[in-house]
Amino acid sequence: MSAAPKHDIFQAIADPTRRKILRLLADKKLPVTAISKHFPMSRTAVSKHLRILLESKLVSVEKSGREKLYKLQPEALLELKHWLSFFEQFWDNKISMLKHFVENEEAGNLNLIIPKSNEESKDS
Amino acid sequence: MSAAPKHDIFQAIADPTRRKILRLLADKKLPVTAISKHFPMSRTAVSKHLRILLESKLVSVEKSGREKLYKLQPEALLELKHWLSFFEQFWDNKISMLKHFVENEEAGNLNLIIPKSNEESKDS
DNA sequence: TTGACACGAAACCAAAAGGTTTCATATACT
DNA sequence: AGTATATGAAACCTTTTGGTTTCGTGTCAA
Repeated sequence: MSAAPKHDIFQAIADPTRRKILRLLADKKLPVTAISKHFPMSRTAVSKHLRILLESKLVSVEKSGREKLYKLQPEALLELKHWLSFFEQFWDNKISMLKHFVENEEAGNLNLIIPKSNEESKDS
Repeated sequence: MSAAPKHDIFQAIADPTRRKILRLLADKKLPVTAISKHFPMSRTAVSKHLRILLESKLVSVEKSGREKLYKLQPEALLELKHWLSFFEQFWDNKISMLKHFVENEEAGNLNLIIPKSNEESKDS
C-alpha cells in the first residue's frame, strides 16, 4: 500500500460539492460539522467528500481536541495548472503565451515591472 | 432546448480517456475512427466520450464527406483557468501572484521585459 | 462517571458512468 | 446498382458515485 492515489485531482474537482468545499477552506481551516452546515446533505456525506479531497492531497487534516480541522492544500492544484498550460499554447492570445513562458521558465531570468497605476484601468 | 450544458467542463475532463482525446485533437482534427485507434475500447465508446466533450464545448465537429472531423476548442478551458486563478492567490509563490495579476488586469498597464537569456537557467 | 458532542466506518440504495453489441443511415467507390 | 466505409442511436449490463441511516469510539465538560 502507499501512494497509489486512487482519486486523481481531476476526479476530485469534478464534483460541485467538493469544489465548494475547497472554496470554503480557502478562508480558513474548518471541522467537518462546520463545513456540512453549508450543504443540504448529511455530515457523513460531506465527510466522504473530504476523504476524497484528502486522497488527492487537496486538503490536509489536523487534529485539535475532539475536532479535526481540514485545511486547503492549494499546491495540489499545480498538477491541474500544468495540464492546462499545455493547452494554453493553442489558444491564440498574447497574454496566454506570456503566461506559458513564465510557467516554463519557473521564476528564472525574468524582469517584471508593474507600473504604479495612477490611471484607472478601463476594462477592454 | 438550448444551452443547458448537462456536462460541465470539470466533469468532462475528469475522465482520462477524454483528456487523452483532447491531447490528440491538439495536433489536428480527427474523425472518430482515427481517434478510437488509440484506445482499447470500441469506436462507439469513444463516440460517447466525444458527445460529452461536445456538450461541454471542448470540441466542435465539422462534417466532411462521410466523416465527421472533431476539433479541439481550447477556449472552453478558460472556465477552468478562471477557477484555478482563484486558488493561485493562496499558493505563496511570486510567479503565481504575477500570473494572477496578469489574469485580472487582462493586458492592462503592464510592462514586461524578457531578457535574452545568455545564461543557462539552473533549476534550483 | 455520566452525558453531550465530533467524528468515521459500515451497510445499504438509487442513479449515473462507462462500457458492450446490434442496428439504421448516410456517403463513397466501382 | 451494389458493396464497403463512417457514424450515431438504442438497448443493455456492470461498476462507481453520491447519498442515506445506524452504530462505535474518542474527547470534553460537569
